[in-house]
Amino acid sequence: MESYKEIKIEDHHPMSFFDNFQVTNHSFTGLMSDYSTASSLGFMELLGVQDFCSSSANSVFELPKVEPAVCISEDQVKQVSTVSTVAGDSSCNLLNMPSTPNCSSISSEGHPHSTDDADGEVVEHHHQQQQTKTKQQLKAKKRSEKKQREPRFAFMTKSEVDFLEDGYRWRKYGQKAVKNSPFPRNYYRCTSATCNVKKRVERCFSDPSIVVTTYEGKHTHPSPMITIMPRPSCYPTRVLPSPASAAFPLPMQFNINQSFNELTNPLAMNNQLDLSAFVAQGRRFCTTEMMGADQGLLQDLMPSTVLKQDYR
DNA sequence: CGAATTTGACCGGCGC
DNA sequence: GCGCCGGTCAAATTCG
Repeated sequence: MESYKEIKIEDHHPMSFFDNFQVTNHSFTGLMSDYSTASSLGFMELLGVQDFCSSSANSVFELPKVEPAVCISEDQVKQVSTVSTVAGDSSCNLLNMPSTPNCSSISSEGHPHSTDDADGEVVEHHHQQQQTKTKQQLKAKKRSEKKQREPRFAFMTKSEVDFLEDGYRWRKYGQKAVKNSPFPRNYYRCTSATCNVKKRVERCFSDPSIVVTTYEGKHTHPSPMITIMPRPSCYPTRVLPSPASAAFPLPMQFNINQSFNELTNPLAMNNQLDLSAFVAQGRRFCTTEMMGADQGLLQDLMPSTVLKQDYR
């Protein structure tokens, strides 16, 4: 069992997480809410976001009230989940799924051509052989594929909304009850046929106000939002340069990928996502109700001067 | 009526 | 080998 001290979501003190910031090939960690402090400038520089900040700092803070609490690697998410599990209330029941009988899918796959009994047996036998053969091939294929897993990025977001809009369209393909947690985990896939990006959304058990979103893979296409959103001239026109970055829904993600994605992804230069899209989406979340509820957190995250300007 | 979601079954990995 | 668990599939259902 590892130590979890470094992840404390409810602490929004400027340096509590930032000290542990790191960027690796597949993960990055850090308290993104820190980006307004002087010390975080280095962090932003590291992420290549300097231009963005200097050109339109205010617009950054007009972004979603769905607060970007923490941006961490998946390992750390697991750690947090484990913490939740350990610290969790034992009286909390798991979801009790009724176990209903299920019809057999294998036997119901009838063979319309097998009319003659004898011939039918042969055909059936042949068919079964082929089935097992293809199944084995599939298994082998899966095994070989399994090695190369797409890099994952996880976000912990303070939000009352489970599913955070990020400009892309997602189709839900699964839901699982999380062990020792009352909150299920939802699995989404990008609806674009050629795109293989997946998204996993679950609520943190220890703090239900926090949503953990994990992205896997890179978008092979621009965000659909780009085509429908107008582009205010005051916002930077090119903030999320890569498909991978476009997978991420949160404001601080404007920066992340210029540092290590644009260089590695040939599609990066063609893939643009406007900040305007995020602003527009952010306003959807920015209800008066939420503004009141999140004000405390917001104050922790931003200097008061910024707050005065933006949230009215 | 097609698209999206729901949900139980299934499968593979992993620890014991 | 067995059981648990995470992830995915796919039929059924719901939604727009």
